Amino acid sequence: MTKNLVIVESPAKAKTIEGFLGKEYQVKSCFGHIMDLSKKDLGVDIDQGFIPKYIISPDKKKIVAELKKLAGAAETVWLASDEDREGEAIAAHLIEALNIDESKTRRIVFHEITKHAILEAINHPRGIDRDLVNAQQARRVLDRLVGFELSPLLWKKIKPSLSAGRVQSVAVRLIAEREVEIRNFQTLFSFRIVGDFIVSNGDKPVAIQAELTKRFSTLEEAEAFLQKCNGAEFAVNEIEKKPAKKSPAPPFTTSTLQQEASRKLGFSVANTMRVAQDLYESGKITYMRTDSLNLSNLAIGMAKQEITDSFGAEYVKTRKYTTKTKGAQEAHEAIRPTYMNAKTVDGDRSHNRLYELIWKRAVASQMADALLEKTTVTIGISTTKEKFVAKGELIKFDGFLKLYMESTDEEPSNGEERILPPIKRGDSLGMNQIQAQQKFTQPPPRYTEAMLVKKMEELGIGRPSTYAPTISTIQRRDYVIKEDRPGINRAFQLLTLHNGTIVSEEKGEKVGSEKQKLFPTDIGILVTQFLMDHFMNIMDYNFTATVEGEFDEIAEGKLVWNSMIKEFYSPFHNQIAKTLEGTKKVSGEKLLGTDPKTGLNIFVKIGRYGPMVQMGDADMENKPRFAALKKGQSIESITLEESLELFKLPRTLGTIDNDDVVVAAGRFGPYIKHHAQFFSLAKTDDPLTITLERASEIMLEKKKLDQEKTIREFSEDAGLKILRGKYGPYISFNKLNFKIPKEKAAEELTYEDCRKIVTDTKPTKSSKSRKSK
DNA sequence: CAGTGAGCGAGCTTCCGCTTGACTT
Repeated sequence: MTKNLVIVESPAKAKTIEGFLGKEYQVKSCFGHIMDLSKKDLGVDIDQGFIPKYIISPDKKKIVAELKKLAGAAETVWLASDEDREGEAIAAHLIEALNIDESKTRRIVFHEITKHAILEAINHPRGIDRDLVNAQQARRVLDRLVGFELSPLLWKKIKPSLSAGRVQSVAVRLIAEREVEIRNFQTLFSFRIVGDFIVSNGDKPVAIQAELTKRFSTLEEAEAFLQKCNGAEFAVNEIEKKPAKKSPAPPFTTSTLQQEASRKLGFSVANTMRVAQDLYESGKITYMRTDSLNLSNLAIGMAKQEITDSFGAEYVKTRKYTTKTKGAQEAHEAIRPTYMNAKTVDGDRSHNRLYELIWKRAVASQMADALLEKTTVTIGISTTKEKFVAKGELIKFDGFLKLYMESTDEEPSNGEERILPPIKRGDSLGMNQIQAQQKFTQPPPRYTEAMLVKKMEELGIGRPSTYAPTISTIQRRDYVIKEDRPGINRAFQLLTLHNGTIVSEEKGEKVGSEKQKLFPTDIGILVTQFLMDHFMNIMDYNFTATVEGEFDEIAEGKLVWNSMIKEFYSPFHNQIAKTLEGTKKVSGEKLLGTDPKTGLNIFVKIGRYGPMVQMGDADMENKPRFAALKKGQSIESITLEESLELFKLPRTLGTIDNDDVVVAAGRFGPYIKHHAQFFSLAKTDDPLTITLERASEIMLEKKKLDQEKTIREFSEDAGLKILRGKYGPYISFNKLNFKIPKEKAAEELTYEDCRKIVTDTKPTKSSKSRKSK
C-alpha cells in the first residue's frame, strides 16, 4: 500500500511524474472528465435552479472503481488535474465519485512537467476552488441547454438528427458566409505594368525587374503609357536602403501547429492530432492540446545549448512569449520537443515530418532576429512623371532564418525578397521589354480546416481539445464538405512593348481551383439561415466571448453561476417556444421551372433524407415524383435540365431469369436490383447509359465475391453462414453477426456449434447502431 | 449499407470539453 495517490488527467503524464516522485507516491490517471450530465434527458433540473444531474460517465466506471479502491487505501490523495476551469471540475468530481473525505485530499497544479515544478507543487497544495468549479458548471449547463433545446427544434422544423450548438453552429456560419461573400464578389481589374531593364555598369549586363507604381484602369490608358515608353530613356533616380529585422514565430500551440502542418505538410487537422498524440505518448514532445506559448526554463536552457552547439552563441536569443489569445487557459507548456537535442525520432515519415516541424519551430523561437537590408530603387522615365520601383532584400545576418520560416495562407507578394544587382544613382538602364497585364481582384479565400481553426481561435470559439472534433462533426452532419474543385479559364489582356513595337495578345489563366477546401452544403446553408433568423444572439460571433467574460466573473466569485444561467435561459427558452409555435417547417423550396413533357412544376428542396427534386405539386391528386440530388449537386446551383435527368431513373434494362433488371439511384449511389438483390454500380458506370450486358457482368462479379467470402454454409438453415471478414471469420445469422470464440477453428464448427453461439451470445453491433455513438 | 419524400405515431437523434483505447465484418 502506498501512502500517497496522485491523480493526473493523462496516463503519459502519470508515467513521467512517477519517475520524479519517490516510492511513497503512486501516480494514476483518470483519463479526463469522469462525470458528465446524464445523456438520457436534459440532465439539468431547471425548476430547482438549474441543478446539474452529474453521473459517472459510462465509459469511466471501470477507472473510477479502480481509483476508488486505491484512494480508500491511501493516506493522502493529491488531485493534480490541469489548472483550468475543466481541471478544477475534474478534481471536484474525483472527490465526489471516489467518495473521499476532502480533508484527505490536496489540490496541486503545475504548468510544466519538470521535477522542479512537481516538487514545488507538492510543497504548495491548496483546496478546491469552488468558484472555478461553478464556472465550469455554468459552461457545461449553458452548452447543454443550448444544444439540447436547439437541436430538437431543428428536428421538427427542418429534418431529424440535425444538431446545433454554441461552437459548431458558428463554425458553419463562418463557412456559409464566406461562400456568400465569394458569390457576391465583384471582380474588378486594372493593368499592372512590369518592366524588364538591363544594367550595364559592370563586367556583364544584368537584368532588373521593376513595377510601375501606378496601375491603369483601361487597356487604352495602358497602351498609351507603353507608347510613351517607346523610345524613352530610363535612369535610376534614387536608391533607398533601410535596415530591417525579422523575428521568429513563437513555439507551437495546438492551433498554430494545425495551421502550419496543413500549409507545409498538407496534413488534415485530425491527422496532425493523431500523429502528435503518438509523439506525445512515446515521450517525444510535450502535451499537444495547449493554448500556451510558454516554455519552461529547462526547455529554454536546452534550446540555448542546442543553438550554441549547432550554430554558435551569436545565434542565441532566449525569449518568453505571452499569449494574447481570447480565453486562453494556459494549463500546459507550448508544444515542444521533450529533448531539444533530438532532431529526429523513430517512426514513420509523417511522425518525423511533424516532429521536425515542432523541433525547428521551438528551437528557432529562441534564436536571434534576422537582420535585413531593404532596398528600394526608383527608376525615372524621360517622357513622363510616372516611376518604376524595384524592391530588394538582402540578408545581413540570417539568425533564426537558418532554421525555420513560418509560412502564410496569403499568396506571396510580387517584387519582394529579391536580391538586386549592384546599381547606383544616375545609372542609365536599357529597356528590354515592358508588359501591361490585366490583373483581376481576388475574392476572399475559402477556408481550409486549419484556416477555420485559426478563425475560431481568434473568436475564442472552441478549445484546443475540440478544434479537430468540431471540424469532424460539422462534416459528419453534412453541414460542410471538404473537397477539390476544378478552376475555370479566364482570359486576360497582355500588351508587350519590345523592340519598338507593341503587341496585344489575349491569354488564358486558370482561376478558382480549390484543393481540400470547406464548402457549405444545402443543409448547412438552410440550418444557418434558420438559426440566424431566430437565434441571432447564439449565432453572434461575440456570443462565446460574452459568456466567457461572465464565466470569468463566476470564477472570481463576483457572479452567482445559476443566476447567470437564468438570465440567459429565460429569453432563450421563450424564443424556442415562440419559434416552435410560430414558424412552419422550412425546406428551402425553390421552383426551378416546368417539365416540357408534362407541364408539371419542378421544385428543389430539402426533404427528410436531404436535397431532392420534386415533379408536380404536393397537393395534386396524383402523388408527385421525387428524386434525390446526386453528389456534388446543390439546390443553389442545379439547373432545370440537370433536374429532369434525375427523373430518368429507375429504368428497366431488360429481363434475366424471368425478372426485370432495374437500375436506380439509392442512398449510396446508383445500383442494380434483380431478384430482390442489390448490386452497386462501379464509379465508371453511368446509370443512364449502362447496358444489360454490363449489368449482368456486375452481378456475376458480386456473386463471385460473396462466394469467396463464404467459409461454410449449412443445408439445415440457409440464413446461417460462416463468413470471412476483414477482422477474421464470423457467423452471419439472418443479417445479425456473431463473434467466433477464439479457441474454436471456424472451419470445424458444426451446425449445432453455430446454433449454440447464435443463441448464447449477443450479436456484434452493426454499423448503423455504432453511428449513433 | 439500399429503393424513402403525405400523415400518423413509436422511438431515436442532439451539446462542449477532458482524456484514450475498444471496436469494427
